[in-house]
Amino acid sequence: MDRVRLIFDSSSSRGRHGQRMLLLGGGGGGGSSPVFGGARSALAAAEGANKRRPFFTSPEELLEEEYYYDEQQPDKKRRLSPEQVRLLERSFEAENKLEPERKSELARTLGLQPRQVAVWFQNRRARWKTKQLEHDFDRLKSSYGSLLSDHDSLLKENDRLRSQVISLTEKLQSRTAASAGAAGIAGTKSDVQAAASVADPATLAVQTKAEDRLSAGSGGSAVVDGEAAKQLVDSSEVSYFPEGYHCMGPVDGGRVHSEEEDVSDEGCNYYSDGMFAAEHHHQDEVDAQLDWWVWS
DNA sequence: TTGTGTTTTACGACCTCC
DNA sequence: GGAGGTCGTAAAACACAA
Repeated sequence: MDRVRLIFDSSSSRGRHGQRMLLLGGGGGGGSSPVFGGARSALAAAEGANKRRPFFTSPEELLEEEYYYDEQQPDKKRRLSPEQVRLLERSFEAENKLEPERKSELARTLGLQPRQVAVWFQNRRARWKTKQLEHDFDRLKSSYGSLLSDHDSLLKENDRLRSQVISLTEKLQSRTAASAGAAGIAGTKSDVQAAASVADPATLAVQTKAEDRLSAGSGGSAVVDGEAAKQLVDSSEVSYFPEGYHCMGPVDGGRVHSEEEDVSDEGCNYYSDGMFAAEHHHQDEVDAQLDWWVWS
């Protein structure tokens, strides 16, 4: 146990506040700081008359001020008593800013100078802010961790879906080539679609699109060569996704990036024209059906 | 007992608000 | 311009390991 505490504990004749007379033995734990060491203490010693009221002063003792200052060494920094701190803490919890009336009231109650109360609140706010910053940092760190993990799993899912699309596209192409061969040299558009009918709507839409391009570019020939279709599908320069697929992602804070903004495919979610076309086509059929029921 | 790191008290500089 | 705030820092008080 250090010297200050021994002195503090031995000052029973004056109660807790008795220690104020005895804190003269030199410095803190290091023992390296002389009582009047440091610029500020030296200055205070030089000033001499600077009789700032010390801590641990009860209201009764305030009445003995002259007696006290006659014996007191100048300007020693002292800690507030646990009781004083407890009251200040309670006051701080109620309101962390200090109106002048409350400051005076607290100072009177605690036997401190209003300036001490103000300083205590300033320091307390600073400590609170530091704690708050630490707390915020921890919260952000854990939030970042969970976002990172979400991001990773989304990337994995994206990869999985991409390879699924590629695999299905290849399957469809080989099946189309086989059925075209079986049907002879004059396969029709409907043949191709029939062959593709087992595929999902998105794949179908891709295939149809490829055919349309082929038709437009070759004077109306409907013959679909498997390799040609593959080349058509692979013709996109910026993405290995088929033409007609649009990057609709990634979603960032509720905002979807446009293609212009995001030049890479990284993190994109792809949707085909066909998916929307098929959906719209289906809706058209439903509408037509409804019209028929209404008007007939 | 001592060295060292942390916490608490106090202050000056600067800023904002009324 | 004054009062009261934050910020940065000095120094005392304190805790603790060696």
